[in-house]
Amino acid sequence: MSKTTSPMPVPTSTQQDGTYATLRQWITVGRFLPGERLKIRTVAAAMGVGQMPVRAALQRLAAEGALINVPNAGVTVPRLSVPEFDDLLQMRMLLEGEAAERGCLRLDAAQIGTLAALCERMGRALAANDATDYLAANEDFHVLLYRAAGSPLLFELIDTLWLKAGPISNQLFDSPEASRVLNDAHTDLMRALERRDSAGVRSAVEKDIFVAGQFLRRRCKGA
Amino acid sequence: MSKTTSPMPVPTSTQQDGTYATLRQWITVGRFLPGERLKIRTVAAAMGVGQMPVRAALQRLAAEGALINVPNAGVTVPRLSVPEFDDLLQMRMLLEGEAAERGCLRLDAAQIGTLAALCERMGRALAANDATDYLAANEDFHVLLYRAAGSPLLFELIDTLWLKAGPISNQLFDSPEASRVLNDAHTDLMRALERRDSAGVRSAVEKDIFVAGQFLRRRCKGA
DNA sequence: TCCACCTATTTGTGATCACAAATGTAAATG
DNA sequence: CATTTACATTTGTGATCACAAATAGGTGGA
Repeated sequence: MSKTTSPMPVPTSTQQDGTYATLRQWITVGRFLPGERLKIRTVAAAMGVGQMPVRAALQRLAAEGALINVPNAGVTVPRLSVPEFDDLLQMRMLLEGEAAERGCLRLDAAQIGTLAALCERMGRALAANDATDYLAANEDFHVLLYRAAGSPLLFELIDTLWLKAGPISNQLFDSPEASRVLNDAHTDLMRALERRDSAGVRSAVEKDIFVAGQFLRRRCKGA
Repeated sequence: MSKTTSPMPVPTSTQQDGTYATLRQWITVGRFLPGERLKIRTVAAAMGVGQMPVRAALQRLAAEGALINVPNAGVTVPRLSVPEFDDLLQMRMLLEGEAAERGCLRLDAAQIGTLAALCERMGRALAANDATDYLAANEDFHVLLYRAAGSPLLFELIDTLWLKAGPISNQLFDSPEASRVLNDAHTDLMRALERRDSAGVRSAVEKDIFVAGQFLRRRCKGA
């Protein structure tokens, strides 16, 4: 009895899954600069694992588009040109607008309350100039809203777009004026959510993405 | 003089890029069945390369969602459930509809002529029951139309969705009645294109995807 | 001073080996 | 005869080694 052949199947996934998750997080929070070259041996040493898991993780990230892979020169963090950035912005408006509109129609009252709380937390973080907390709350807010759309695939595509935008988006806090505009956009969004105005929610999300993009546009590659 | 340090930089990319491309093609054309398990050593032997490039290629494909990776059991071809399939269909309608609408506004006369020729070729392939040629022409048709939208990112996302749908979509020719319906949808699409009716083009593409999906729905996992 | 060429180091790529987990099979027990 | 246990094989995962391409650094000449 109780032949302990792994009584609780420990969620220890493989080593490369761990390094993949860690690297993905590092990219999303902007730990690497656009254009930077990631060397296998360096990254491996930096996170205390062998080269093989790092190799696998970098390949996976390159396949997702989070990094670009040049055949015999390893992987680099993409440096977006202005047209590429605008393209990314348009797709985010399309997909996140769709997800927000669908999500608005399926959120229950409790979830809307959670969103309101997250929105207030973002406002406080802005006032306190706490970028880390603001970004965390912002992510939670959008994840909750977009998940409610009920389309795992749509959420996955949005997540991919965020990953591509990650290295740039986290330079947003260098513009102090951006904070106020973004906060306005979020309160507009909350008001539309409480009204259950799905079309208003879509346009509020689109506006949010658009105005944030205007502040980031200058950070792109000259071309 | 003429120190031949690679005079013409031969476009021989790395070995793993080649196996990746080959495997991706094999998946798209439905060479593997949904639920099938792909073993590294077997695939490596089948295509006459080492295990390392195959390993890398499978990891890349798993990262794209073309295959699913279970931690210590390798990769398998995804077997879509009905909800997952419907989700995929909806996203295809959204993204390909958008791409078709944008592309319609940017196509020049010559490109529309090419599309018409491809459309006729698809009709002939249907009459001759030549599935291979039909699928090739169909792919060329949609690639040309969607590329014209001018959004590389949108095209990339659509390509990812095609990859996910690949193992199922190529069982379409088991239904003889599907042929006629699909051909009707394509002639409708061409007519709207020649009218430059972008809204009509969008709805024609959406209808095309939808009706094709109805024939494939029964092929999904029971759940 | 600048540019071309050559050399040395670094770095990605692929092969081979070693290990651990998982699967499949066969034997043994109720 | 069914179920389970034990074992043998297969298979993914990670480490280490070997090689080729690329980059960087230095030296020579115009």
